[in-house]
Amino acid sequence: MPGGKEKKKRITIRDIANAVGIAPSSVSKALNDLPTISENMKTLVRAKARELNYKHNSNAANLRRGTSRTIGVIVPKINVAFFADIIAGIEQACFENDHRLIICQSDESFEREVQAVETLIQQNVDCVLISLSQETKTTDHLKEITNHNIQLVQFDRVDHTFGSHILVNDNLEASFKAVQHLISQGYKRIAFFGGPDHLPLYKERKQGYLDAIRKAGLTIPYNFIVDNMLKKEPARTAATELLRLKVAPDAFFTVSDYAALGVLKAAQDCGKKVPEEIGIIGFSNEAFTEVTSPTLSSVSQQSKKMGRETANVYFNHVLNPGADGKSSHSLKLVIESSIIERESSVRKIKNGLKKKATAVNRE
Amino acid sequence: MPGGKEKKKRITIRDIANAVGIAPSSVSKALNDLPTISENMKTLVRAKARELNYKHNSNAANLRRGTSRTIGVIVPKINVAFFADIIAGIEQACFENDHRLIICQSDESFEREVQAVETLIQQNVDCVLISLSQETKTTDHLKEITNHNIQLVQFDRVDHTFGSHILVNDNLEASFKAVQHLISQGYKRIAFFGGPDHLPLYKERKQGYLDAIRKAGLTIPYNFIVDNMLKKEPARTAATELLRLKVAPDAFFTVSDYAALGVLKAAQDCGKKVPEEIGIIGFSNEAFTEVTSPTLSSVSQQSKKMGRETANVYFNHVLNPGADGKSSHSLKLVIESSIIERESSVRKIKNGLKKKATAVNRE
DNA sequence: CTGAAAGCGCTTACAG
DNA sequence: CTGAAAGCGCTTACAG
Repeated sequence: MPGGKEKKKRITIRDIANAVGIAPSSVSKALNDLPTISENMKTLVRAKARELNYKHNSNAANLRRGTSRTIGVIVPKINVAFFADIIAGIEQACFENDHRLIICQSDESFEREVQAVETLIQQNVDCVLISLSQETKTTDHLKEITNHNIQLVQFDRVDHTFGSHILVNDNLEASFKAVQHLISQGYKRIAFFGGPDHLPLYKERKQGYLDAIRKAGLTIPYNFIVDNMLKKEPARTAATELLRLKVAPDAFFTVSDYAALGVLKAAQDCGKKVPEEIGIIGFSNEAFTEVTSPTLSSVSQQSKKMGRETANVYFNHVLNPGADGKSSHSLKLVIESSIIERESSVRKIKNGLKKKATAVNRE
Repeated sequence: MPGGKEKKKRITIRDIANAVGIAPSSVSKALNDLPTISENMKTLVRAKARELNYKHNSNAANLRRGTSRTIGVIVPKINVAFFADIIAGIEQACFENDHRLIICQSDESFEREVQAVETLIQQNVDCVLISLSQETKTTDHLKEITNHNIQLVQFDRVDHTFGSHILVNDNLEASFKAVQHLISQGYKRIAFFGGPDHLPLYKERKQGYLDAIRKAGLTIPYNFIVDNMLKKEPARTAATELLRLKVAPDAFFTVSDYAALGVLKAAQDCGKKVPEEIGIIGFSNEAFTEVTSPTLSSVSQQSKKMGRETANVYFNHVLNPGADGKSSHSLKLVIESSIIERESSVRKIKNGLKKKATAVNRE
């Protein structure tokens, strides 16, 4: 056969139309399964389409329809477990609803976030899902999105002052429950290792701790509460210091699993048994919490679920409003975290019962 | 003002043309910075475009151009660290080359992989990057891609029999180096915990181990080589058994970090010191390897780099062929893994020197 | 149930 | 340097 790179021309509905002997518009209708076409003709057209290896051209259809069945998501980092899980959830919802997903990463840069918004508008996405970068202080670029009649859903790192649908974690409530769990296990002198206090997220987690302490009527020395303890080694040092006090903490709630790990090391350094003498619970349910000895209790943010729910705000509340009876006017949803009780915080109860660690579906 | 939802009509080049008083085609050229338009006119047009808040419509341009400046990637799981890192690398390369990225997840299902291919063809992507699902045995769907004049690059989980550009890890070489590292630390009775032997990836890792053993002229009892040891607890059990032998292993190379962790536990169970009495090195450089005590040595696959390189096969070798002098005919690239030496495999050398753990850039 | 016609917004030969 | 015209492949009122 004669070699040579003949550019295969793309098969279009016109080709099918010619082959079947009908009009292109009828082919389009048949392929879209419109009720106005006879079943016979539909089968005929579908068969011919398969035979000719026809592929629908989304660009043409999008242009004509003015809607792209595509969703854009912007996250600070794709390869951070929390966001990777969220994206997996979003992807799942998109797949179920026959939508495409375009992913952008701001890399925590405001400039790149603005560029990503620009890109998604140009791509004609129907909806943008965004978690703001650390640098983001203004919302003009979000306004751009809505100005172009594109739906907007913020999640996790959100600007509450901007009127859009919003999904967040229940940081305060989650912390409250984590501390209550420690209290239920008989711990009384519970220390807190927090994050940078100027970020709302960490402020909320601290507030949850304080609320639980207050509700239980416990007395906590001021130096049991330490901010900026997100990493392992600083937490290890700080915990060692506290554990050497005459009146030392008997438990630690840390807003980071890495800090929890540091505390675990400190306890082991000081010859204290976990969970018998010292209880520990962290935050985020990092993979490593399942492989330490003892395993570390933590707060799971159910990130994949959050991703699914974020996308579903668009699919269920915006695309098909009324289906669930809720108004589609600036919804504010809270994803409930769950306490993962592992060995580091579950004491053998006096009567011999031991609560089992909750099974976790990481999926 | 009269309330009411007037649908804002999208601003097009025609609107700009009318506002400036020139032809739409000239606006297009100005916006695309073609040399055939005067600088004066370009500035005028750009200013007006900004003023009117014009956004380029990619769907229209793609339809007209027949190219979408969009790349599609299909991975088994988005939220597995290895693939999340790869995607981050791909995204980076796409951003640098002004391309969009559409992400699909096969979820290890052949059926969903075929659907993803279908989707990407319909989206008119210029190139598909794919890592095959576990179920994938045939390549008709890959043929579909190339049939539609779409570029194809396979990475990591590839089908070597299908003629396309390919990027893989140097599994064999990496294992060889890992075992050599153990040997260099004075370990002599090195056990191997492998994976399912029917998968090429694990076969290669075993071969690398065998090659290094043979080259060093070491004698290894057959029962030191155990397949299907990817998880922590099975590895722990198997390692304990081996460590209780009269002539026990003095080191373990495992093809999974979870197995390495199981071995570490087993050593501790048996009262053996790591790394003094038992050396351990795993594979994948999971996050938790940095937080165990002792920290675990591992093989880093440099996944983010692999993602970047995969995308760059398209950008550098296909889009701009010849730029690097390489032919663009079915390239086969190998990404070199690196050995991350941590505490679990680095012995204090007799003369008092201690090799420092290599710094790792996880980025 | 089927078809003819218009048009989505852009790019690109071609002409001037 | 600028413009008029055609057309990418589809969908959608509208007519029959």
